[in-house]
Amino acid sequence: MPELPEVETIKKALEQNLLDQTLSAVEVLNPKLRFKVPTKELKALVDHKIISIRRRSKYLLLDFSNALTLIIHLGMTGRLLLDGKSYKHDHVILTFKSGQRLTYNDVRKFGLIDICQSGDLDNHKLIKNLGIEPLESKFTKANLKEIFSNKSKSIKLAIMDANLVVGVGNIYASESLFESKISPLRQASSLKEFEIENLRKAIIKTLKAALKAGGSTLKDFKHLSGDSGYFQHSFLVYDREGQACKNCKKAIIRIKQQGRSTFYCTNCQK
DNA sequence: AACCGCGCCTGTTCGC
DNA sequence: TGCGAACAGGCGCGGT
Repeated sequence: MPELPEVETIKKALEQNLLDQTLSAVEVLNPKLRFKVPTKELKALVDHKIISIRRRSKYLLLDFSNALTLIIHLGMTGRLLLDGKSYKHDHVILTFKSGQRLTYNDVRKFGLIDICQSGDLDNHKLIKNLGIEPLESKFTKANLKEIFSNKSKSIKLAIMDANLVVGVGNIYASESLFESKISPLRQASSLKEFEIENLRKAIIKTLKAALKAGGSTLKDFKHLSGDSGYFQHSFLVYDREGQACKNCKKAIIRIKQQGRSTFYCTNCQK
């Protein structure tokens, strides 16, 4: 599934391919994504140019020359394709004057497409409460300490909470906690400063490693982008229930936290 | 206010 | 072997 590193990779590829291009048509084959696709509003983008492309959390933001911003979230299984072909589960097609076609394809329809005034983006309900970007300068020990200080929920849920830290999904949460030797069950507020710092470094390390892997696997973005399973061979704990911990050889266990699987080593993570 | 569980959706895996 | 049940998960939403 698209995680922050993959969304970042897609963002760069979109930049290379679609920047300065003028939209010529919007086709909504199926408006039933996570939220109803605002077909009529999207048509307002026709004849306007993409002037910049950004990423915030796992949202892709395409700024158009008429001061509207297209918001795209890929959810679990969303893909953006530029290969000009048609596939099952294609939902939205943007055609450009250059002839290029950007297709939004999504098996499970957990993704979303929305639009807003560029100037109002920071007030958009999906954007306004987003937390710290882990690969940017505000992701500091001090800020994390502040964020975690009054949180009674578990550290795993805390780092997955996009209102606190963005981009850490279920996989990277388990991986980062293993990397920093912290139990996913610990209360967020119970972390010592050195643990917060270890976790901070682990999140950065994990995301950067995945970004690197995503970058190499997805360089043929023109043909297809999506979940190529690029990082799965590097998992230390995720999806490794019953297998030996790569550090101490004890069996990795799986628990459920808020309905989501968490994988960890009870020996290495305290 | 903070937190937790639900539901969306479909392809894949699992168990009988 | 075949079929239905369970599972996977990002994340907004509603209930507590």
